[in-house]
Amino acid sequence: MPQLSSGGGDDLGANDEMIAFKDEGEQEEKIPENAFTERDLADLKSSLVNESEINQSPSAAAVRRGQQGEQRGYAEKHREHLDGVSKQQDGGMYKAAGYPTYPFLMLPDAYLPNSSVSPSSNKVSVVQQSHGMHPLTSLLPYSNEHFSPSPPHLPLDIDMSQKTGVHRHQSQDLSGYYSLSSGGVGQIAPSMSWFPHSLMLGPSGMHPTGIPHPAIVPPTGKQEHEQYDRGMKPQVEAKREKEPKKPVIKKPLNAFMLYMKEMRAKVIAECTLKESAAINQILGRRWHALSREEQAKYYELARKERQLHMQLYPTWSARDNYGKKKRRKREKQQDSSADPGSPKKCRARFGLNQQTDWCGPCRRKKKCIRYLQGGGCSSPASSDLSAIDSPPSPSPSPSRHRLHPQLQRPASPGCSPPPASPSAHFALSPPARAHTRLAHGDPRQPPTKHSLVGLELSGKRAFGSTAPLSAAKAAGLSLKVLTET
DNA sequence: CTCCCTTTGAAGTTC
DNA sequence: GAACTTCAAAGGGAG
Repeated sequence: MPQLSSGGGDDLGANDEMIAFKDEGEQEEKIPENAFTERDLADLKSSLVNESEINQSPSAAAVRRGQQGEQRGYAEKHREHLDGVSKQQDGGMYKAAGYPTYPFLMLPDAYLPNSSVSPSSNKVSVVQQSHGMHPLTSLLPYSNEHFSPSPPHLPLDIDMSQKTGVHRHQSQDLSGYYSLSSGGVGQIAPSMSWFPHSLMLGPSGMHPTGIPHPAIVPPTGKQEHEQYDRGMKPQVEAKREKEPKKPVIKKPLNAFMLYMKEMRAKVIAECTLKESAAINQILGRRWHALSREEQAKYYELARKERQLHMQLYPTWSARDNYGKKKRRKREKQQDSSADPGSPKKCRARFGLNQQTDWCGPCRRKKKCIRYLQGGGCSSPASSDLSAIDSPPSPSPSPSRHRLHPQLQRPASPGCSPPPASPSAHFALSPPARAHTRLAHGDPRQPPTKHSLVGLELSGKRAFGSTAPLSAAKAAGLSLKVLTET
């Protein structure tokens, strides 16, 4: 993919995601089985890229460019490229024939310029319903119902160039957009949560286009949102009224986030868990257990989200939200920089099954004091868990490579309460979570030089990236059974 | 009230 | 261009 390699590949990460890598022995056996799907994905990737390249359009890029500072050399170029890409989408990237096998990938023309407003149901919903749905079937919006392979009348609802008129059909369109449909009105997916809130936000949550977007939230995000809700402090309101609101525009959700939103409720229902951390672990495993096609849906969704986001907020940059969090990760890193290669936390070091060895703060989910103290948790258990918890070779990126509890025990897509017993072979080493966008932005690419030799098996990457099968095998094999039971 | 935890992915920054 | 950092959602837990 020219584009990916050329640097435009950032977006459309979905493409990369689909790259099958062969760092796992299982790949070989897997490939035949997934040959078709992989090929499809490959096609998809190439198609996406090609289309992106082919359909160049200047306008949006220009807008964003114009508004972006000059300081952003690289970023800007990058963005230009993206803008171009997003613009090009009009060219029909998602129209019909493009992905016969991926009807769900059809871009809601709603996002496309030059489209006419249509309440039709053919809109892509960025958000899906999730109740009681299997992950595979959860994407109602992506069902043929919503993504008819070749919609005769493409719902070109959002015409960025016709912003003024959009709001007229706001709710209706949005409901279509974000797919309230297909299942019935009563079913609003968790992922829809942002939608209502966007509506409630009123002007502040309203994009200039008149289109409420989940990404828009009151100034400081969650906390402010809360404040806003209960708020209603006169002063605040007054202030808000007077001052031009500067709604915080959230980052567009990535594929996994979309998946989480959709599946969270389901997992909660199934597992009766409430702690998000635990739920997210499960979701993470499930994510890896998803088939490529399934993941592709989410990647595509995410891509559209990003595109839409870019169109709605041409000047927005992820950097805009930097510093919103109270505590900088960097600080953490510095704190934990003492022993870069080793697990930073007791929980990582000892695993959840040996919480008795944890320091107090770790038990309370707080910062590990051992680590802070520079002790590095040399633990009694370290010897036996070393294979499990501590990467044989220090992970290149300490921060993100903290041992995932998930890896401490066999990954099981199903619900199982927080990890209980580590399975050595899984815990081997968290592959350095190739968090970097490996060269071409493919996080799932086989770890190249950073890949930890022989550790891939444990790598989440390994699971996820290679397809469901591999995921099932890698993660699941051992676990699948566990979970299933 | 605020931060932490936990997940993956995207995007930004740093070197 | 690799490595690293930050943020996105979510909500219970803890200080």
